[in-house]
Amino acid sequence: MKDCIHYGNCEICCCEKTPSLFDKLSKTEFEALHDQRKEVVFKPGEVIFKQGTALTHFACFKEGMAKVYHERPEGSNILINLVGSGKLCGSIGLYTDNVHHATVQALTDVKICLISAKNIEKLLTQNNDMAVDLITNKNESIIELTNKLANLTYKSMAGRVADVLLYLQKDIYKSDSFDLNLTRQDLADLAAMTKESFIRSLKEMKDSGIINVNRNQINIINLNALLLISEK
Amino acid sequence: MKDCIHYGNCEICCCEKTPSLFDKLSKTEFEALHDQRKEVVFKPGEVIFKQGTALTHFACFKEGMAKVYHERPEGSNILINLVGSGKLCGSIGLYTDNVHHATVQALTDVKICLISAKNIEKLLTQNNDMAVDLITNKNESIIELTNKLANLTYKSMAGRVADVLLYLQKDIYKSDSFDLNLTRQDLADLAAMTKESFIRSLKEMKDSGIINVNRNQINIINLNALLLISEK
DNA sequence: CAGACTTATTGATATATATCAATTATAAGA
DNA sequence: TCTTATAATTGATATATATCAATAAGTCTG
Repeated sequence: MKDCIHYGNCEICCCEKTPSLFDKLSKTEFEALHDQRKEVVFKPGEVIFKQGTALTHFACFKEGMAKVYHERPEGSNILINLVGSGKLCGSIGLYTDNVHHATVQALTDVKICLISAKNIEKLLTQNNDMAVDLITNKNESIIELTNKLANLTYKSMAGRVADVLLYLQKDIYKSDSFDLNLTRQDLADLAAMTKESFIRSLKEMKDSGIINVNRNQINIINLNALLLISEK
Repeated sequence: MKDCIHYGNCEICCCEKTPSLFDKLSKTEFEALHDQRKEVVFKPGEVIFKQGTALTHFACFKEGMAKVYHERPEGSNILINLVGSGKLCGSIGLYTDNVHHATVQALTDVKICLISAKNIEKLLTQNNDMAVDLITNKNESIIELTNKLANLTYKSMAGRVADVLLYLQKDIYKSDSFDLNLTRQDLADLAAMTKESFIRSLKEMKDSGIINVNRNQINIINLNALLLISEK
């Protein structure tokens, strides 16, 4: 356990991998935030935030992985993204309607720090660097969402499946081989298709030697081929 | 021409209908911004910002209407939204990669004020209220994009066409009857489908008496039916 | 006003993807 | 270990939507 860069040696604080937001705080500001944090752990499947409920706290992810999905009235979900260590989560309702706009559910054992939204709001009106950092973060989200929108609406199945695999490889597991902690349904929700279609498309890629699939273990053999499929 | 609330009687300034962002500025701050603005007019079809080019200025819409669309390599576009009087446009690349992430094209005669991004950046590090206002604005965009994502990926054609009509009625023309300044292709790009499919779906709604369509004039006869179709 | 061009509409057909149903594999409890 | 539940896979079929092609309507320009 390395020392906390903000606050001496705080082995249970949310800051070993802190959202960049908090790097902008003064020592005093950070200490105040740190002291009021609530650390909570979740088991796989447990819901961290439920879409539609009041936004009272933000989550800083310390350990583990969670899925963020938008629930639709008829029961279908769209999986927006995955979040892990160092990510801030739950700030979309801030200054708008103060409710959560997505459900966040643990995929592994998860450890988060809950930070009161009221406190964040207060800091944002005091500390410009922090506000600017949040704007940056928001713009990044908008860029990602716009790309996702374009990809999901205009690419065919194979391209969307390739995109999911590339997302997992590049942004999540940071390796060509990884053990999923997502079900096929989750993967399909990420690609906006049915699980049957996802499985078939995955099998095709396996049969043509681009990837190897063994239960929840995925191995990308030919990254270039995958990138090519994603282009189309 | 009413007096400018910020700056005495400035009949050509960008502030008769100002983005709420600028309401947060002090008189001095606003004057500085006002003095460096560049007012520009565009004719229908002219490109205001081109996706991929450097982000040097923001646009404040004073008059007219423009479409904001994401261009894809193969030539298909996804129409993100329409912008008109009082809207701020072009801030997505701010603090990220400093390029425009969408093309903005005039649909009518358009009058905008260009505000230097550098100046906005400077103000954001000085004025917290302005930064908070921008965060609010960004969160609203994220909510809209998430809803759009969910609607475009999970609704069938009829629902998406209904959504487009409801968007035009509620957010753009603010009336049950309106004269479009969009082509059928634009409408289709807004609903993420082909123009042929859009036309067919529109015709079905006309045939069942929910709307009336006459060239570019659209009349919503049965709003509840439209809302019902949108639900599905 | 004629001709060229763009936009809108309609129809026939192809195709991608969802749906439904059945089977197999895996995990979790008793 | 047997039993039950859950997740993954495969196949057959239906359906929504895109594609292609042809025509019609409107608009611009010399």
